Amino acid sequence: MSGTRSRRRGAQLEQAILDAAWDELREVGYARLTIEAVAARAGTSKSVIYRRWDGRAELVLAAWFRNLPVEPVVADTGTLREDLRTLFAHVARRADSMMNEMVAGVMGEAFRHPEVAAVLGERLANPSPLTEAVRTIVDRAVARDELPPVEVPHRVQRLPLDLIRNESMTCGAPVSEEVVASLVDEVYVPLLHGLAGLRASD
Amino acid sequence: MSGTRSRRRGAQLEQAILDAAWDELREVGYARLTIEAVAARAGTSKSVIYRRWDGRAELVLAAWFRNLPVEPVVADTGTLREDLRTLFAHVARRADSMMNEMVAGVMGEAFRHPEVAAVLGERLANPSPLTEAVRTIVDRAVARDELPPVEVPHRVQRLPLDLIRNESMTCGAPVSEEVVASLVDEVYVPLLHGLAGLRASD
Amino acid sequence: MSGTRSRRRGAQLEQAILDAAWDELREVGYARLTIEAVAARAGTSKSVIYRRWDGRAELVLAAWFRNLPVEPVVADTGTLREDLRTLFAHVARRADSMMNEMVAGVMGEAFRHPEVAAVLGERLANPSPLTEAVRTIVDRAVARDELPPVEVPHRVQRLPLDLIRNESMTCGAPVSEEVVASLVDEVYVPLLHGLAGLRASD
Amino acid sequence: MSGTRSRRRGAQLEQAILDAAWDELREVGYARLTIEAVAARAGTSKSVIYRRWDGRAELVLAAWFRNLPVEPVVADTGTLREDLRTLFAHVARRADSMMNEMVAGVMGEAFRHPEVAAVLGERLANPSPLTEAVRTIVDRAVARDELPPVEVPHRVQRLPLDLIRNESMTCGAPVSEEVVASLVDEVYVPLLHGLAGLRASD
DNA sequence: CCTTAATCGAGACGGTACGTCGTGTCTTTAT
DNA sequence: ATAAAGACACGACGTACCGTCTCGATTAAGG
Repeated sequence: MSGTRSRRRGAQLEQAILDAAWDELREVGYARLTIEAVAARAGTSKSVIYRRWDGRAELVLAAWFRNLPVEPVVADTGTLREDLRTLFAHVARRADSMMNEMVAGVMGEAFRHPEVAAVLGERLANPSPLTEAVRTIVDRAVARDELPPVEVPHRVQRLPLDLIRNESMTCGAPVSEEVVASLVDEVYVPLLHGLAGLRASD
Repeated sequence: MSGTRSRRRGAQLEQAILDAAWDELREVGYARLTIEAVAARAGTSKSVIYRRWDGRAELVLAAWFRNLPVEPVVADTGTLREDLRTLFAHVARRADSMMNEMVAGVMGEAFRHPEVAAVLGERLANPSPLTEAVRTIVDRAVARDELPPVEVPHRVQRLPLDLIRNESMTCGAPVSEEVVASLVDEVYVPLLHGLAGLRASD
Repeated sequence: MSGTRSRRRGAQLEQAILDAAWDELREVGYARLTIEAVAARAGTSKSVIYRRWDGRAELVLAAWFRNLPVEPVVADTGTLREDLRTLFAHVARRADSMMNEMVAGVMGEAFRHPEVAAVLGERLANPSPLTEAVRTIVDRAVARDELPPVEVPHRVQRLPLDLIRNESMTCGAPVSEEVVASLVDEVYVPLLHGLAGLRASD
Repeated sequence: MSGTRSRRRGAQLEQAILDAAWDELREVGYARLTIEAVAARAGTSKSVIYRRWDGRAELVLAAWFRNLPVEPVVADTGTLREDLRTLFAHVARRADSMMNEMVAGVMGEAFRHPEVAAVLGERLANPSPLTEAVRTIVDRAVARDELPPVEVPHRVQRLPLDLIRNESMTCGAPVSEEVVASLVDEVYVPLLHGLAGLRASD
């Protein structure tokens, strides 16, 4: 009986709310996401949500962070280009419409809520598993003599995410195979070579 | 007397509305921009606005396009690096808080309005004056023998804008001098060299 | 089809709201009456109500005034006492539970809303049909020589209503036959005689 | 240190709560009085209050009964009219805005809570010190030969309170000197004479 | 020049969600 | 065992805009 469910509190209740928010996000997207709907879906009330988070943006950020996917291992295809394509494609797959709408929405509100901006910026600037993956791929390429030894600056490590997100947000559509190819072949591979070359010529 | 102002119509009225929208955008930002407020400021009524545009996003896009700044000439500093820094800084200056909030907001709504997505994507993908500027700068560098001859793909031509916008949107703050330097030195210059080198080795 | 009902405006809409309020009053009483419920029952929205009235009290007052019963003619029983009993009983019948709860509720809010107090006070102090009835009854009694000629002050004219309302509000129950008898025999008839006697002795 | 105050219980705690309720009543009035505020002011929690009283009305009634003023002695001015005026004025002074708002509020809730209605009705119908006062005043007048011997029914004994309360509740304002005069001269004195006269003529 | 159709301005309308407040219940912790 | 503290589910508050609509008033265009 649903009426007999003992009253939830603390962490358990919080989890239920974040789950509800996440489901709501997937179903209607950020723009149509409503605190009321989340409360209803979670079987709780608005006050409980407002007691914990300051508004839609913070709630959604929290729900997002609870649902960060575990980063899978990096494919080892034997080629720098293929490794990168696989990585970019993987990132692209995660940057689906919901994700981007959410990021755009949260960004929109971030301009009025510095702490949201801070949390979001931190999250986007340090996609730790991704930067690791980039280093691994580059190291392999160097080991294979496909690339001169090169130190990859942090900004370049996070570049794949930035490029994909930028692409998929400005297009409002999933990033196609061709675009991934273009980003790898026209931007990222040349950039790595450029970094290696400039370093070498010092 | 204000009551005696002859009733506006057609293009004149439209311009008044777009001006009002633009002013409103600058004063309160996209998130707080209201059709009602725009109508009030323009001294007209909501119906008149809804007759012309489908909603906030389309209205704001229209106002934006009326206020695209004229692209100033490209500085000629004598160095690729300095030319690029000047260009990036120029782009950064225009990517102020209002602009980014607007872009984020419109993006957010674009996911539900394909035609908005199309218009916005087109606008962001083809910042014509900018791509021209990039070509000019690169050509000069090649002419100075600072750079091997290189063909700059379209994706790389628009990259400055993407990088700056990405940076300023994810940070929610104006792009600092250091970040511009980092983008130029760690990304764009190496990329150009990489493109030149790979091309040469074909 | 209900969906095709043309949008109501002005007086028609107002009437629908007041009807809804009145029905709600009768069903759940003042204390449980909710603006939301009235709006729902009237098939309109809260804004429409708030645009017209300042709150629950004013809405209910308006509904009340639309539903003031027409005062029936005064019975002519041949006796002052019987005429008065009939009148008091008639007043008592109208002072039902709903009415009293409403009056008490509105009074409660009147202390914070002077304009409500004014409207309510005016209404309670000048129950015009009632004062007429009192005069008629007294005049008949004088004509029958049941009572010396007497001028009935306004305060005494409205006394029946005050007594009945007081009784029924303090008891929270309909005014019984015995109480009516007591009010007439112990208070009102003696009072009239006293007024006549004092006047005569001037 | 406030945190060190030994935990109160029983009568002491109850008194603290009723004091808090009374203070709250005086400061914000009945309509704005909340259980939460009373609990906060008393330094206790809502549960403790709900364990003892059923709701706002009962709490306030209890607080009221703890604060019934001691009835002062009756002035002896030498005239029936002046004695009555003094008495009425005294009653009027106690029927201040707070008191009336409270009575109206409690009345409003009494319609849904029979036991509240009972307690309130009992209290209003039997204002013992007042009825005594009336008797004293009448007896004195009879002794002075200002009034024929008269038996004052209970209903008439409580009438001063009813008249004043009625007046001050319907007006939402303190009862003026003029109104007191009118109640005495147009209602109460004639009524007493009427009662005496009718009795005499039996 | 005068009619006629269009569209402007003003704002009411039926909605939805907001963020807040208070209720009365329930749980936990600490006397 | 019960006080203190406060979280919880609920429901209503009054506000703000939404996007639609109705209603004159004004204006441009056509006979």
